[in-house]
Amino acid sequence: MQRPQGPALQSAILDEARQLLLAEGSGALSTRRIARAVGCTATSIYLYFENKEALLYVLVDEGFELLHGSLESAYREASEAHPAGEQRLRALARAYVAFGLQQPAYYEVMFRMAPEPLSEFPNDSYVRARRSLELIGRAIDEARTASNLEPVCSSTAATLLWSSLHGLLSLLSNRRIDQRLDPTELLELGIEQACRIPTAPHWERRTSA
Amino acid sequence: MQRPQGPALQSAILDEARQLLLAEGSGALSTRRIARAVGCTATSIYLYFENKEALLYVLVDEGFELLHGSLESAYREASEAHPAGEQRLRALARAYVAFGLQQPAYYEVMFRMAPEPLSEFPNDSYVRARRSLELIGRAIDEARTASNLEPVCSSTAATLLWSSLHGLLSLLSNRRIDQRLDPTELLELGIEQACRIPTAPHWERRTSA
DNA sequence: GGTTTGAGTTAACACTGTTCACTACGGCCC
DNA sequence: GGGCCGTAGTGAACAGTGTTAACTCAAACC
Repeated sequence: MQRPQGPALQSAILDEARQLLLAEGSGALSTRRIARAVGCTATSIYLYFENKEALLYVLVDEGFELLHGSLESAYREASEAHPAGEQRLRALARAYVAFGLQQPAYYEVMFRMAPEPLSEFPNDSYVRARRSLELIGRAIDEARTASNLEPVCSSTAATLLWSSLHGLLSLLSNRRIDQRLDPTELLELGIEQACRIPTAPHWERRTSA
Repeated sequence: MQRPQGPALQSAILDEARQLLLAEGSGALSTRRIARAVGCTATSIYLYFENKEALLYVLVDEGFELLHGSLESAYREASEAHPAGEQRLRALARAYVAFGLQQPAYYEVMFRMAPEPLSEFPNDSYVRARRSLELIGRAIDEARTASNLEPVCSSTAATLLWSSLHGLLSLLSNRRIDQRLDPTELLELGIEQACRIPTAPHWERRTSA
């Protein structure tokens, strides 16, 4: 077991990569470092993964799986506790923020990593994130039928909610935000704001730019 | 002039770095590439900049200068055209988004670059961004006195507006958003949503978690 | 027993940021 | 003018990166 071979080596590489990611962040993920920890050479990684990017994708998938699990259980719990759609939506937003704060390394490879090292992400990203976005969209629809507001495409509204929370998480973990402000208050207000469902697109009936 | 020396070399290095950043993005910024383009060795860069990070900071500062200029002129123009505070706030949000879309390379080094390569950013970032955030805060205050809503600290509100727009810009330029959605509609709705000033913090008077 | 297949390694390529020891040159003092 | 000094700039090197080509070695098959 000290020198795994075959498929065992593949999963050992993956395990080591995950451990490095979680322990030291995405910056610590180098082929040679993973290999050193596993006990093989860096070239062996290419026997089981097309390149470093492909290895990263597996971790990205894991992250999306984790996120979706969090969202689903938050939605379920909120559905049992509160019949109001608004509460369900808020619970999803809260779960999303919690994931971003508790799994910063996963969050980084999922959403913040530059497009170059994840060049094929655009096509697949929505495939992976779709279920989560659809869950948010459903909660939005439920909250909306309760309030009876003018409709905006629910996947658009879900994307807006997502991006708004993402901006806050991203700036907070990049420490781009004034340290004198209270992060908790910012997050609470941000969640509140993100859950305000956009009403009819005012911009379409504006007269001039 | 073909082989600049002294302070001329310093500004030649800076010019080349800026050109590389704008032409090919932050990924193209390597000391050796800059040096090759300038016509000196990579070591010479260290005569005028402590390290690559220090060189990047100069470009980050430039970016903040550009952004603030955009925001200021947008604010001024909106002030002349529309006396309503809301319109001024919307103009700022629009200008911010425009900057992010038109200067993606500057935007990246300013806000999206990982904290490690900009390790000292946290302390200075707010110093640089403060004026812009204060301008947004002022516009928020003006819009608020017009509407007469419950107060939330204007710098908190400004940070929320900023982060919400940032999330949208960040996901859009990282191509993390479903390509079937219309980016223009997303941006318009996002701007509208970001400009909704948060009212009293509901979460403080909530009874249970 | 010989051949083939495939897993894994070694060595290398082309990069990266950064440092150390060095050269070359201009100004200054005696 | 000769020697000295400070300094701008360089070449070589270190330690690291992702990745590839050529190789070894052992097991499997005929």
